[in-house]
Amino acid sequence: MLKEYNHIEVENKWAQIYKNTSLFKADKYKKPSFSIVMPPPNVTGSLHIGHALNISLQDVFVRYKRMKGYNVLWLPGFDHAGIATQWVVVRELQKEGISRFDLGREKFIERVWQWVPKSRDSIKNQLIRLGASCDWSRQRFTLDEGFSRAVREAFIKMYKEGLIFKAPYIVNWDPKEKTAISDLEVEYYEEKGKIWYIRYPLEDESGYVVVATTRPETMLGDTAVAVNLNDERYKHLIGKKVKLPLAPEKRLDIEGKEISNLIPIIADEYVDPAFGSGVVKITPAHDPNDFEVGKRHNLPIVIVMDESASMNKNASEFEGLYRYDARKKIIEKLKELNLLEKEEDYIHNVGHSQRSKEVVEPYLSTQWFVDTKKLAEKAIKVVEDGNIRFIPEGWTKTYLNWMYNIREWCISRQIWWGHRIPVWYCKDCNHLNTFNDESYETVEEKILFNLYADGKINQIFCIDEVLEILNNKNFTHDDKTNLEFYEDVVFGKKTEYLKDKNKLIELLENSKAFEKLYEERYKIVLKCERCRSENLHQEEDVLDTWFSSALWPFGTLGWPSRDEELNTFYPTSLLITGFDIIFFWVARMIMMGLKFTEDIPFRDVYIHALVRDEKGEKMSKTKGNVIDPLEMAEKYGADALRFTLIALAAQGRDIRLSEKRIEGYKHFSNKIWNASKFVLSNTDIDVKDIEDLELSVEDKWIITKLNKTIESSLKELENYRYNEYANILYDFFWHDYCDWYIEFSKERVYKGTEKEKITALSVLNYVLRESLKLLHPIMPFITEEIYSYLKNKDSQYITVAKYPQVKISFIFEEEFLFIENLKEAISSIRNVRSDFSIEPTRKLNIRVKPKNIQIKLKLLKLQNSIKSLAKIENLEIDETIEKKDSEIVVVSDVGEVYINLEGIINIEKEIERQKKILSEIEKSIKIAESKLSNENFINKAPPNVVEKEKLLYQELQEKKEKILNILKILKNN
RNA sequence: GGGCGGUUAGCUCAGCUGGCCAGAGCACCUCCCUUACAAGGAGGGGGUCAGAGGUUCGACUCCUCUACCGCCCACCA
Repeated sequence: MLKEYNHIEVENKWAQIYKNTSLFKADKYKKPSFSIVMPPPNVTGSLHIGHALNISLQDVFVRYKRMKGYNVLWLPGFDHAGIATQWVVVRELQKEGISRFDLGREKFIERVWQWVPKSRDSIKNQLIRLGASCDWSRQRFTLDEGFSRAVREAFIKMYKEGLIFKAPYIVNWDPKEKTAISDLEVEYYEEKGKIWYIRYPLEDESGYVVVATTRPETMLGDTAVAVNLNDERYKHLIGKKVKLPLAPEKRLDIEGKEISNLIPIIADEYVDPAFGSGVVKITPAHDPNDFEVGKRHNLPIVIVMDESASMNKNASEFEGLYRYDARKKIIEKLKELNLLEKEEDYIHNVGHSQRSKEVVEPYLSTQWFVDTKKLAEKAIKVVEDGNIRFIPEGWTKTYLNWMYNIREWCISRQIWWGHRIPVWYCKDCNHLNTFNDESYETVEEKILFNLYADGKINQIFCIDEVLEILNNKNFTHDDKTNLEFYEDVVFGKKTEYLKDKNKLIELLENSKAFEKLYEERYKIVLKCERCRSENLHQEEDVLDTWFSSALWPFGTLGWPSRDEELNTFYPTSLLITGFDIIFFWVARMIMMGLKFTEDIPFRDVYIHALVRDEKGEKMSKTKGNVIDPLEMAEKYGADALRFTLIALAAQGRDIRLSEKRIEGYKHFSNKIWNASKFVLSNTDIDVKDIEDLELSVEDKWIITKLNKTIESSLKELENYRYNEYANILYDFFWHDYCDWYIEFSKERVYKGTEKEKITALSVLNYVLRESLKLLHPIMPFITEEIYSYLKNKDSQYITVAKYPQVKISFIFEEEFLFIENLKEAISSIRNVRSDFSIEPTRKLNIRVKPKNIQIKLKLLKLQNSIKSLAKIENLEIDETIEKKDSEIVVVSDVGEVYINLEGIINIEKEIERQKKILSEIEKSIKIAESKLSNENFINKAPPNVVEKEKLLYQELQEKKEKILNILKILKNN
């Protein structure tokens, strides 16, 4: 029996049950399948409202497809989120007054591993609390044993094919984090700055040229000044030299060569004569354009800063100064020397590191890059050909535009938390070696190599160490040991030799890949591929986090070792994510998916909007306007929160969320609960299947309406119109089922015969059950709870119940129309009450003159319900009656309704009322008339539209007649 | 500089391929604690669909321009 609705109790109960069942576990082999990989949340903190939206959208589809009978996989996981997570731990350390460099790489990474589970587990609990029906048995982490191995595979393969290369290049350098970042990780905002015009004296001291710059501190790295070839002002100077002010006579370029402070004036088309002075200083080491110019003209490259953006030796007297201090000093000095022509205020876009907010320094450094242009070709084609579909469609263009203009992707990061690049430099011959487990024969050897490559053991290791690690609980799956994880998830093969010490010793002694040192210490033998030297050193850099995330859809399904899950679930069916990571993630998954699986990673990409606050502002902790999803779930229920997000998730527009709205949908939860309470309160009745019942007209109406609702809502959902789906269901449940059907049913439930009672309750039950199923994808908890009390159902849990289907045999158009008309008639009566200020307790005497005999029969059957719905004392239904003086008339589609207003009637008022109705009808008639008298309309509009219009016109005319008649009678009195 | 999106009731928004009088929720007004529900029920007011043109028998819907707002991309020193 249902009591007051307590969402906390209900939701916690079902979250727990869901967690402990295998209802959401996907079958490795069964088809047809429906698969989604969850965009892995970063292990940096906890979920925010944007996640809640993302999760809700996914869960709706996942639950829907599961109920439809698909073998559904929703694969959850977490992203190690390189810089972001490192940043969190760095900040923690800061509180203790230490830097990551104080701690050292190994110790620091240990600290991060200690942090990760805190965030991960909190997020996992939140996901469960929000009702995410994912398959936790398949949970993954981007740094788990299998995924790290997949990352190495991908890297090495691409490196060997030349798709990844290492080169000196201008990168966006974050001097605070001391790492390179990719173009995408730079945010530009306008800042007030200055532009300085600096005189560079000509070599022969015959004058000077003026260069304009916003970053004078880089001038010490200038190796040329450039003008446009066609610029008459400077044409004659091309080929001459200027003396670079403030620079020492000799600077060292990146090759260690001495560079003079006399630098050439060159001509390059890059220079816009109209801008600034028309002369540009060229600093190849500190500006991407200048770098390109430098390449074209073979200019030397002089770096003037170190990795923390302080000036280096090349800056002579400014050495050691931070870039902005150097800027100040340089300007002062230039003023002193009378070399500063002028300075102007200048507003320009300045790049900042997305993570640290530090101003990014374009900085020449040797980094690893992906040659994305080669990957882009196919990634463009699959979208152009429609094999991958963006929803809403508009994002296709955004994606393609970016792809057409794609640039090389810097994938190396000078941080510690992440996948260390699997490249080993030979100290003897400088050869770059890549090693993976391919060269090892047995799974056991492979595992040992991977332990090393993951940084879990050193190249020289002890046996006990290895055994301990392998027998430890796995980080991602605490029901498995690390060894079991390798066996089950990574390789899909059982090992023989890693279970006990003696076997392991046996393996190591017999394997060529290992060398015994002493006392159970072994070394993994790695030799330079070129010179066979063992004097190797692994690359210090780690990979961009997005490099690994790009492998997510197949890396989590067994790639590269196993293929059973790939066969069943890949390509995945749908990806749901935010527009902010289309380039970061979606685009790169498509490129990598095509590269490594020769197939698309997903078919549909649903891009959702940003959740903003009620004023339309971005939510942020600093603004204090965040709406915490968990807090909302506690306050109003996860169901209400989910329903809110879904109902607001119209395509292509940001969501403005207010707590008020969530509160409003909590009322809907409550409504569902109370309606169910009514339906389920009659426990003594055994409900029947509706096929076995003699249905009344209102039963047929609600069943028809249900079918129509199933049809229309389904269409919306299939087209990812989540908001429409939610609204249709809301409307049906509240306004059809509760407002009308339940009210109609009360007559039979409370006062009907046994048979009538059974019929009514059976239909009530049936419609409730089907409604709950329709609502379940959005509101899993309350629907599951109520479903558990239902008697007549096709499964124990609603989450695996059969999704409602349209049944043609359950569509009764005639009865449907009748009730729709009756509803209107009843509303009209209520209307009259209000117009004449009749108190609600006062019952009316009403007579109805039905349109025809069929309607009369139907009305007679429903007369008790009608009486209670319209608060009627005496109801007479008779086609022969005529209006009495004490009555007023309402013209409806079921017939004329005479309402006895004895003692209340006010002829003047009634005439006014009828006149008002008449004028409205006449207005409509005019519109219809103008259309129908229009030749063009009759000829050109589609016939069904014309037909409709004609019918409407007729009906309006009939009504008009009747009202004119009424008015005549009224006036005669 | 390019591209995208928005402008509909007091507020937040729906309105898909043009076709009955433009809808919902909240807020507001009137009445009602009627045996599922006052977290509720019944009724009601409120819109020249940003502006101007155009296409069309017909435009909130399609096209063009304008205004304002927002986002994304772009190397102008």
